[in-house]
Amino acid sequence: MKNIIEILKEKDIAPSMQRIKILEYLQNYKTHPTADMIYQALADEMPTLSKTTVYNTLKTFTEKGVLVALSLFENEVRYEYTKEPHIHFKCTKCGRIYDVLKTFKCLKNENIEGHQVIEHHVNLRGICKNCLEKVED
Amino acid sequence: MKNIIEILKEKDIAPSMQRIKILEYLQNYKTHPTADMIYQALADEMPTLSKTTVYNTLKTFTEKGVLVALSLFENEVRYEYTKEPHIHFKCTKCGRIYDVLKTFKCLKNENIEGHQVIEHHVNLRGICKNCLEKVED
DNA sequence: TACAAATTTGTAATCGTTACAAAGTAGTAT
DNA sequence: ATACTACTTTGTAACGATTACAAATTTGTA
Repeated sequence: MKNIIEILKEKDIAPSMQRIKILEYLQNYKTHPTADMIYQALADEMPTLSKTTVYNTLKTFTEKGVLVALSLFENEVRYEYTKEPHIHFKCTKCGRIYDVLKTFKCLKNENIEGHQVIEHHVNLRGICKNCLEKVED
Repeated sequence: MKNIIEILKEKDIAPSMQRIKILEYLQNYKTHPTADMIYQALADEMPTLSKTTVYNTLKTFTEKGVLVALSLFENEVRYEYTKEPHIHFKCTKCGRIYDVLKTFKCLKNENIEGHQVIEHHVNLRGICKNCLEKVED
């Protein structure tokens, strides 16, 4: 908790209750949730929470570099709180998202063919280990 | 033109006029267009073309492996007709999408930590060469 | 010519996200 | 304390890409 407040202050974000709870959720649940999932999860505890607040907060956090937004071939954005660069694997059967290749070399801040890279996302899609084992035939 | 018909037949897709025109557009314009862009471009020539047809066609093409769909952090899907694996770089200033690192080693069909990879997408974001040169200060 | 299957079309609905303005909260100077 | 300002939160309405659906059209074939 104290930790979260420090993180927000370091990024010049006022540590309001809503912001603390949202970041806390993303620290605790590494499920790459959507804005709506976060809203649903917190709505019980914070009955007056607005979905707009969740969207605003996630936008602020992403802009300030607290969170990373993921674009994984869905019509929705997913978010994660992470420190080390890694790759995402999405199973097309069960829909689960896995963090893989933790040692992945990131091109962030490098220059590729004259372009300055600020973000580097690698998205794999396929059948996950779990679903491969379950194959019925 | 003949070429396009062959491509569709090989994939078991009936080469209707709409489908031919849509694939032709993607062969000619390597701009990673959205469904709407394709629709707008073809609407003059085909006044009764329906946007639903464009969506249906792009879905069919993607499922049959004629096209590749791109998820580049926008609330819209982009499409490309391509043969060699490559990486996409999207400029956050001008919005242009570049194909880079044509020699990129693809993990397609490989096994990563037990998961079977079917698609491998690499998305870079940053400031493109063009916009870097234009910096005013 | 007739019939069945595939394709196209237009409209309405869905759903994630954003715009906007009002209401609430906090900090600061008087 | 009070008033003023800036920031944050909230709820509703709007937006825009995409999909559902059923009718209309086209195609292939008996």
